[in-house]
Amino acid sequence: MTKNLGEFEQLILFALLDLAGSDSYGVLIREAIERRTGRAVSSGAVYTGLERLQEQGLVSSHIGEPTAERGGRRKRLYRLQPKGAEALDRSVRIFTAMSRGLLPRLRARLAGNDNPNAREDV
Amino acid sequence: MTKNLGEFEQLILFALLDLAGSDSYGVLIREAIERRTGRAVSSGAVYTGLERLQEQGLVSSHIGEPTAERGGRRKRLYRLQPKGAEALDRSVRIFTAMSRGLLPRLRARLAGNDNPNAREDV
DNA sequence: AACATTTGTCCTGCAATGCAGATGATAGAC
DNA sequence: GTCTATCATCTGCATTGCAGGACAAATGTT
Repeated sequence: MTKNLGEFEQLILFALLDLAGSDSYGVLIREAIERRTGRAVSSGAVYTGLERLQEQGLVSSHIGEPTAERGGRRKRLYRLQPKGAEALDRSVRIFTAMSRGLLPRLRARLAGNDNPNAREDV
Repeated sequence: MTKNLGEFEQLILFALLDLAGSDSYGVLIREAIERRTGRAVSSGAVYTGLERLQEQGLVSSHIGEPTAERGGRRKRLYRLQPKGAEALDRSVRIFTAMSRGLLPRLRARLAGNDNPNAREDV
């Protein structure tokens, strides 16, 4: 069995799933993550993440054809591989199993004041 | 705003939430994670994780009283702090936002054969 | 009191991930 | 050829993930 997915890697794989069908290249992947999570990420982060996922065989890539549209460097198109889908699935399952039944409790904590053992130490 | 939670840190915080009310100390935390996720973790991993969460103020701890039960070292009791609940919440939200609508697509990939762009490259 | 046993924590060290910013490469437009 | 828009890659460091063994402290035993 393959390794565990990191948190950011997970985001990248989801982005790939989101973009499936269309061109999924760095810039779009980054945008997908920012759009969905509302958090800013650098493109460098995305590419290094993609490369590491590729090393593990979870993602594949190839250089795209030059587009007729507008200038710029050629895109590298990324694709989620079966191994990647499995890894993402495992990751999702772990999250689900770990959070099962606890979300209401989390909300309660956030509401504050009702923390059952709310002593302040260390 | 505080930092992003790592994947394993997230598990630890959920475990703390799970154990809330009772003694939450290293051994139980570890067991909670293993029970829920079905994956083995070393106790060392748990303690270093807890310590780092503590440094960030997401978790607090104090040494417990010696129990009348049976020998052994004193427990260190951990507690989820408000900042920790917030961090966990943010982390959950990111996951939710990122995965929204994509789980069916993921299942489809796992079922195989219907990958819309299933070319093998690199 | 010494020591054996049990229970639980801490330490050390390294590998993997997260992340940003600068730099480099290529394509079309003029 | 040069400009400019697009993207990708490189470099480097901080943070997290993780394991295994060492260590500590409590109780029971003789």
